[in-house]
Parts: sequence; structure tokens; C-alpha cells
Amino acid sequence: MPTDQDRLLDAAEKLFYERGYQAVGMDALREASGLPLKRIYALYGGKDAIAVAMLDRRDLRWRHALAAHASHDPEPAHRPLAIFDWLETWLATDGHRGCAWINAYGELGSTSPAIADAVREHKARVREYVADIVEAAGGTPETAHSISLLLEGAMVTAGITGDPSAARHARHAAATLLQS
Amino acid sequence: MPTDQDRLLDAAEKLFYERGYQAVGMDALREASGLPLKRIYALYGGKDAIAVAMLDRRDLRWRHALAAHASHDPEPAHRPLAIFDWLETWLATDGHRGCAWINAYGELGSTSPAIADAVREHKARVREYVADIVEAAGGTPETAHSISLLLEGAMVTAGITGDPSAARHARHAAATLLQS
DNA sequence: TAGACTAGAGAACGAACGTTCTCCCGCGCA
DNA sequence: TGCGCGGGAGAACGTTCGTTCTCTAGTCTA
Repeated sequence: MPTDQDRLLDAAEKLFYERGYQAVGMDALREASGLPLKRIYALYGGKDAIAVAMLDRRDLRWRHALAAHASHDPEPAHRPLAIFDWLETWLATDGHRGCAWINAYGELGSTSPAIADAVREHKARVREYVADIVEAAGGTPETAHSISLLLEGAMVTAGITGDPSAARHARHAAATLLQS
Repeated sequence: MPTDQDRLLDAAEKLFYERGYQAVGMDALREASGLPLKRIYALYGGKDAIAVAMLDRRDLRWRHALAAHASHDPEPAHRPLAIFDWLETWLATDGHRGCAWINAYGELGSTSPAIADAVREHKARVREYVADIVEAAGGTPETAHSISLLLEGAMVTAGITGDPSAARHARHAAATLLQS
């Protein structure tokens, strides 16, 4: 049984991801969540706080899903490439519209410090995870950095073109970098 | 002597890039351009059309600047890496806030088909240019694809972290890919 | 010079926004 | 049963938006 917060953040995540932040009104959030406006404002102070809470929750879930897949491979040397396998399935999900954090940063990075911070923290955590995985596989920190760039590049490219195969190309490049 | 269109698109480019699309009102555009509202609506049908015209003009200028730098090197084999040299200087410009097209797509990609098209076309043209340069340098199409991903990854990462050194890391990875 | 047209400055408009307020129903307790 | 209170539904508020309209001053032509 989902809590009110779950219901609200589910609605916010879906709508903000689909349409962006400013294009979604509080009324749409109310209708999609089934919660009265009063309850929404009691749970969070306002629209910005909802977006930040949504991004934070999504951050946990997203990195969990990535780690669950990448760490599933018993061989540490295979794990960096497993990141891109998971990425491809994620890019191919219905309604995929790029990286929620990149999108949020593009729209609100300069006007909402709280959201800008949430994005920076998420991206830093992902880079850190990639670095751990790559170095455990015997890669250098420089290789880890490159693989993070490939990851970001594949997400943004697939988001715009709609073609999940960017993940396969990124995987191929990552494999080359790991071997050299 | 700049035309009214130049004045308007200069203002639009500066303001939209700094704050995003929806955060900039027509009044701000009027004030920054020095043009009466009536003239603005006579030049373009509305706000969306201004954004599209701005992106199109920026596309020409951006790709010209990139090509001017990358094609300056007389040795075709060096040109793919020259892309990243130029990228680093661009990422280091004052007020850099990531890729204008990625930002626009994140905010408006799902609500404004005209803007989504402008972004897709720009990205396709850049990918095509990179492919030409890389293949002229002896790289494979697969390598060209990877280098485009590194380019996108560096732009988005530098935009969020504010650190232009992402271009150097991308350059290093590109060099490795070109050698293998 | 007289008149018609252009274009500038900004008021005005209707819609939509985030947020708050009002009203009232229904439950818990004495 | 009577009373009080928390919370639901949605109207209302003030603001801001994109766009259009009004009024006026200037300019070109016959």
C-alpha cells in the first residue's frame, strides 16, 4: 500500500519526465496523484521541493538498478561493460526521454539552486560508482573518466535520437579503452 | 550595423541560454533587444519561432567555429583531436552552461516539435561532421560514433560540473580509440 | 501643406500559474 | 447525542505570461 508521498512522487516523476518541470501544473500533479492540494503542500513546501524529493528518490532507485545489474556479474573484469548492457535496456524502455537529471539541469539549473545541487550530486555519485567498478576491473582512473563520458554521451544521444543502440557503441568503445 | 533580427536573436540567445526558455518572458526579450513588441511579432510569429530561429543561427555559427578550428590543422590525422582542443576552449568560456541544444531538448523536446526537430538536426549535422573528420583521418565508422559520444559526454559533463577538463579526458580517450 | 500610412510605446486582455483560503463532511470522544 | 477537529474538495487570489490592441507621433507623397 503506497503512502501519500509515494503517490505524489510517482505522479511527479512521470509527469516531470514526460513534459518537463514548468509545463506541469500543480493541478496536473493533484489529479495524477489523487491527493488534495492541501495534502500536497503539507507534505512538501512547494513545487520545487517536490522536484528535489522526486530526483532524490529516483537517484536511489536508478543507481540501485544499475548496480544490481552491473554487480550481478561474478567477474569484476566484466562489470564495466555490464553497465552498458543495462544502459541499453534502460534506453529502450517505453517513453524514454533521456536522462531526467540532464533534462532538469537544462531547464532549471540556473534558476533553482536546490535542483542544480541534486543533479550535481547524482552525477558525482554515478561517476564515483563507475570509477569504483572500472578500477576494480583493473582500469586506470583515466579510463574510468572516459567511460563516464561515454555513459553520459550515450544517454544524451539516445535521448535525442531515440535510438538505444548508442549504448552498444559506447560499450564497444569502453571495451577498447579497457584493453589498452 | 546589426539588423533587427540580429538584435532580437542576440538577446534571445543570451537570455534563453542563461535562464532557459520558459523562464524568459517576452518583456525581457523586448528590453534586451531594444525592439518594440510589435516589431518582434512582425519578425517572428511568436516565442517558439524565435527560439527555433535562434537555434538555427547558433547551429551555423557553432559548427563554423568548430570546423574552422578542426580544419585548420593541415594534417587530416590530427583533426579529430583538434575537435576536443576547440571544445575545451568553448567549455571554458564565461557563463558556459552546457550545450544549448541539449538544454532546449530537455525543457521543450516533448512539448514543441519544432524545437525538437531543430535539436535533432543540429546533432545529426555534428555527428556527420565528426564522422567525416574521423574517417578522413583513417578511423572506422565505429570509431567515429564513439568519438561523437565522447563529444556529447564531455559537453554535458562540463556543463553540469563546470569543469572544462572533461574535454581533455575525452581527447585522451579519442586518441586511444584512434590508435587501436 | 494636407492626408494617409507606418511603426513605436505601452496598456489591456484572457488564460494559466503556484499558492492559500473557505466551506463542510465525517470521524472520534465524552 | 452533541461537540470539536482534521482533512478533503475546490473556489479564490494575486501574479505573470504570451499576445493583441490602442493611441499617437512622425514621415513620405501628391
